[in-house]
Amino acid sequence: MSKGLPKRSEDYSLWYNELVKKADLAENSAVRGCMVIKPYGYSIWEKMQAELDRMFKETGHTNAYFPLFIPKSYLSKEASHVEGFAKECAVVTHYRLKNSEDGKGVVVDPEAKLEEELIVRPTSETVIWSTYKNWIQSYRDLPLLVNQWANVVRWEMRTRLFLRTAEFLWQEGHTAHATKQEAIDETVQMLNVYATFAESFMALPVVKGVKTPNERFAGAEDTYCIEAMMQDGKALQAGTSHFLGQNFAKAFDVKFATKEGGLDHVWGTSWGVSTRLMGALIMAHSDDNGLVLPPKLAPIQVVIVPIFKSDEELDSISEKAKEIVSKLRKLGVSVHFDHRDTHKPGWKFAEYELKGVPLRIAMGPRDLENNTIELARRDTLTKETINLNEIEIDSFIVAKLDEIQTAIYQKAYDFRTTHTTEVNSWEEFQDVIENKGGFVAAHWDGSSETEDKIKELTKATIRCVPLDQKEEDGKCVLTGNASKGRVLFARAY
RNA sequence: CGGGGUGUAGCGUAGCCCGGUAUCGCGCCACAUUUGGGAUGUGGAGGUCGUAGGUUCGAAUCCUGCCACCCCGACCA
Repeated sequence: MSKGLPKRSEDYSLWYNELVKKADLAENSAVRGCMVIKPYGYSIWEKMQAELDRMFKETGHTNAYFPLFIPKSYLSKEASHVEGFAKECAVVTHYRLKNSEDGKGVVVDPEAKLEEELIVRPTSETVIWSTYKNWIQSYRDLPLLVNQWANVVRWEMRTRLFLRTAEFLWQEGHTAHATKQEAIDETVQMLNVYATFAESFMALPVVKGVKTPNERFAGAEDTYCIEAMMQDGKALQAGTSHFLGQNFAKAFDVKFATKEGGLDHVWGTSWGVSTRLMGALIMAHSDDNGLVLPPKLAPIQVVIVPIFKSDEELDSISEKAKEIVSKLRKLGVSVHFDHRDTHKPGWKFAEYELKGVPLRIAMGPRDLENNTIELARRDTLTKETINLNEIEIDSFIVAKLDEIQTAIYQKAYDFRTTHTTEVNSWEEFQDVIENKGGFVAAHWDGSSETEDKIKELTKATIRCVPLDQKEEDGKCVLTGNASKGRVLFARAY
């Protein structure tokens, strides 16, 4: 572990890459574009999973698992779907290797060519809808509310740890409904689940919105999204929820007998969040000293670092530290007592800051004497001395963790507020996108051509049409054509 | 996939132009002194120089292919 992180202000991109590696979250693997998620990084992901999974179950969903491989023919059943994903699919063509002729390894056995090639899933709509066909006959089988936790592969040209990798972990919910309205309600409900999760667990404020047709999921009627803002002013799509209409039901012939005795295609939704959330979490809060984790997702919420010279000193500190540990554990706080004598206190301080541990307790001889501890906050980098005679340490810590959770959210919220700019002219638009960054709320005439042109000229895309968009007559920032409301533009990850 | 760059010990690097088996720092191991913000000293271990070929008496160094990573484009969760 070498010391020092690149400065966030000097090279944001380098700062991010180094932070991910130095904080032991993930590293590049031997396979191009793929990453190894290390134990510390994975435990954050597990915390995300646990909460999301709880929320999915609470809204009536159950987990299942569908195969990694999809017959090639399935993909082409929904026209826009195949168009959207064809360019980034990994394909399995053979099922056997054999020793090479020169004896130096193995080669693909040309005899073992698959009858039908298999696609490694880039998403599972097709294999799932082909299965749903058999599961759904009657309105009594609906709604069907299924989620799966899985890995998917999209063969990306340029990859970055967590933000875009060839293989990533995610969950994908796939539901089927009897009515259009019910499916739309489901789509919106899951968008709200994502938004709630992002805001109350990741401490990440998000804008809920709808994607323009250009940015829509391949095969969806409507794509809803949550958009977050990173500290460099770039936007990041943190989750999507799709109203699929009857597109996949038609493509895979999924019909049900209605209550009234008719026969109709079912209405579908799909929704997902991925390990990309890890990227969002890192980029939204962290600083030049390392990660800043919201307490609700921190694998270690409190670390206790003893300061000692002799074994006797460590023993007496340990006694006290262990009392605190057990009190905190009773309240469900995850606490780690780092009594290693192989590293010095200063080293540990820096290490746990790098890893984003929200609270650090230091206890030394001086503290023993006075019955105090030193409490340091990761988010503000402030320290205070707590007198244990006066303060209930366990409830104090719990309240402090709560305070940190709120403070981190508020900081990100304020950043987003100051980096959301309403603009009314093209000059202003270009200036803000180029120099200030962040979200730009501007009028748009609703055409794909204009959207493309703006992207070409400024690299900014329409992140979403916010769900809470105000009706307001205005003129498109580029063309001057009529517009009914502002949409959010930004450069994005 | 196009344009540019990089690859040398676990990590970061010097050496490459001008060919002669590799420099320094961090980390690691041992010992001593240290311990309230990444300790210091002394000694020590650790190398297919990304990889496969080629040129050469001899290649980290020159040539070719391949692989990976980074930056900029096109594409994207």
